[in-house]
Amino acid sequence: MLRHFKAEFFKTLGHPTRIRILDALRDGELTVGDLQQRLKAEQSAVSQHLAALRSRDFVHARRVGTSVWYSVADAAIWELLDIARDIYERQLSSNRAMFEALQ
Amino acid sequence: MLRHFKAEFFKTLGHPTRIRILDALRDGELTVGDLQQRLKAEQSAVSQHLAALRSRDFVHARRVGTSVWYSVADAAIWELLDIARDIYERQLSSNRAMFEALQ
DNA sequence: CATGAATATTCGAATATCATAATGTAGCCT
DNA sequence: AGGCTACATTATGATATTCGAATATTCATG
Repeated sequence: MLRHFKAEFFKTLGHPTRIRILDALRDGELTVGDLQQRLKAEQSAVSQHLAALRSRDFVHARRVGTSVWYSVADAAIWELLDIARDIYERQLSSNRAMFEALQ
Repeated sequence: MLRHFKAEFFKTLGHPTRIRILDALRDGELTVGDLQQRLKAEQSAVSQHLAALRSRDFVHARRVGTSVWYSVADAAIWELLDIARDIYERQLSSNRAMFEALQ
């Protein structure tokens, strides 16, 4: 049942904080503390969302001393985010065109 | 807040039935009845999932007589599904390699 | 080995999602 | 108008997610 995988896959992407984490990791590896600061989110929340991303192999974790560095496991994940943005923008302009046609 | 959009966007993809609907529509326009049959799902469920896909502009609906034909609004949506599959397969083979290394 | 720093996990209540069942609506056809 | 077909919507109980608080773990250092 590959469909279930795909659904779980996308469901994991279906949270603003997790999207923000992945976007932040475009710049390279970051620690949990870095992510907390950038996202201005609770420690627990960041850690829980990272756990979700880890369990689906969206990110890799690398321990150095007491801190853990996270990175995106597969660069194709950013392709997904970019295609999503493209679709969004096409929707926007199509809606705008429809709106203007009604004027 | 574009992140929220992206999250909602992916959340909409985060259900097996909705993935199956989008995959079924690769062959072209289908009516709700067609989809019911192909997915062997309840009428209400199909209709509700279509409503979810409609609300996010994943699909277009076109009424002809008493039936409604659905189609995918933006072909880039299949790109998303395909990239997701690619990532999945890479994960699989990476896990397999790791497993074999442990033998 | 006691302490502190960084991160993870567990717990609980609030909220969201889902499936099923029931009801509503819109367009034929006679 | 009345009935039928094809969909859509609403209601409701069950399950899943999410957040913040509390607690636990892991590692370095004195």
